Amino acid sequence: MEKKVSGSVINRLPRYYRHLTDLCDSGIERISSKELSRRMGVTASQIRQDLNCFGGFGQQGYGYNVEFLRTEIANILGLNRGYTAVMVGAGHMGRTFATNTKFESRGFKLIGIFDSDPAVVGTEIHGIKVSAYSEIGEFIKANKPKMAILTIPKDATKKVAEELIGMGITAFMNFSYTELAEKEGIIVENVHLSDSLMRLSYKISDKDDTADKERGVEL
Amino acid sequence: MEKKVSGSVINRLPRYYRHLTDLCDSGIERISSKELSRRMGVTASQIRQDLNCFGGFGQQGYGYNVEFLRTEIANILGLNRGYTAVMVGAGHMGRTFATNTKFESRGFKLIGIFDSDPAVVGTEIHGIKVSAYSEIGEFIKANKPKMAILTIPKDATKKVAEELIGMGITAFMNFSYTELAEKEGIIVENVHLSDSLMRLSYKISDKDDTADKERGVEL
DNA sequence: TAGATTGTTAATCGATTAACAATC
DNA sequence: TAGATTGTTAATCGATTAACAATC
Repeated sequence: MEKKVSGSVINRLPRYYRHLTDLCDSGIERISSKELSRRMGVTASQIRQDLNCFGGFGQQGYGYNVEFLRTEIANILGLNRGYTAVMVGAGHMGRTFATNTKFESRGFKLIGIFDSDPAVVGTEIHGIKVSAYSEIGEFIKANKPKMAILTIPKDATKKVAEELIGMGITAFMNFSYTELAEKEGIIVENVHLSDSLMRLSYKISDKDDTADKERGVEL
Repeated sequence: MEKKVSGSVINRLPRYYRHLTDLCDSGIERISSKELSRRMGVTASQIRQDLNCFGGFGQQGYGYNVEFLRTEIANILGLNRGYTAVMVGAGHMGRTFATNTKFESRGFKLIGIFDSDPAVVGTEIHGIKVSAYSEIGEFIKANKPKMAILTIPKDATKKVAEELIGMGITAFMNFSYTELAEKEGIIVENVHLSDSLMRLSYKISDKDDTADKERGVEL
């Protein structure tokens, strides 16, 4: 009975993976938690604690083998499991995400794109022909994708998600500015670019106010 | 000397704002922390604690006035300060983000888009004509934007960011799959869609493994 | 007034950091 | 072997939750 790994640790895993990939690309073979901590701006303690949630990947007196550790983290993230995904919504966002994302190296294979707009059905995105949304049920039954990427407008999101859950989809990446209520057994990752913008606005405001205060300006 | 508001609280602010906007749109006038907590899936305690970092916006026995609270959070986030932004990179991602994002209601006004590819310079995105990247220095000197959105390839990011910092930009929204090292006084918000995909992959893997284990499958 | 619900303090819980024995 | 660095336990810190007096 292993203890559940905390969300904070999981959130950091992709970042470790990214840094290790960079190290691999630079031809660096071994790294200590201390040196990695310096590069990433976190504590060495945290790195060792995080990794030891999953096992002892290092060696005393040596550190970590970069390529080995990278592979282990890929395994932990499940990047080698070949999960399949469909995309609903072939608008700007869908096109951009489908085209720019290296799905294969992030754990997924994009196998179908669907839209209800006849104007885009039949067009091709990144080598995949866009199908009519009305055909998605049959497609899912035949191909059993694990995940659906929703690049559709806010108002359509809830309805589409429920339909897809009914068809057997259990994980979603949601780009619309609404939240999919997390149901039992359904996995959701929301991408809210607006939220990032607002956080940035907060940080700028906060910095400006602090600067004003230091100059003695009344707020 | 106020205590600094923690990152966890700041990260939740856009979500409060979103929910309050929805409540406003549904014509709901007042809400208690208890009812809001039910809708958002957090504790009422947390909501009250979070809000009280910034002031007492409620009334005992009544709860919170939705519209008032929404306005207050908008002020806290700085959404009404009219910060200006430029975008560098008029590729797919730039076009999509510029077109789909309601900048004005998220605290920013997009006032310029730049690219070094002559093929896109001169084209129009969301009412803004794309200018040559070589002209950005002059533009920044004249218009003093606060923030730059980087929708450019990984390899160009570091160099461009440094140039822009030299020109006076102090905040970045970075879409490329690399990290801008946070320098003193520079604010960075990284958008790494690949990381979201990997987190999703982890969660699916984890769920699959747990299900296997419950069925008694050896891993 | 009585009931409801806040603002705020105190208690708990979890995550991060520090320390160090184990060991390569 | 001596030096380096891990894995892991203990200490600290911060964030979340619970409780309740204040008060609308």
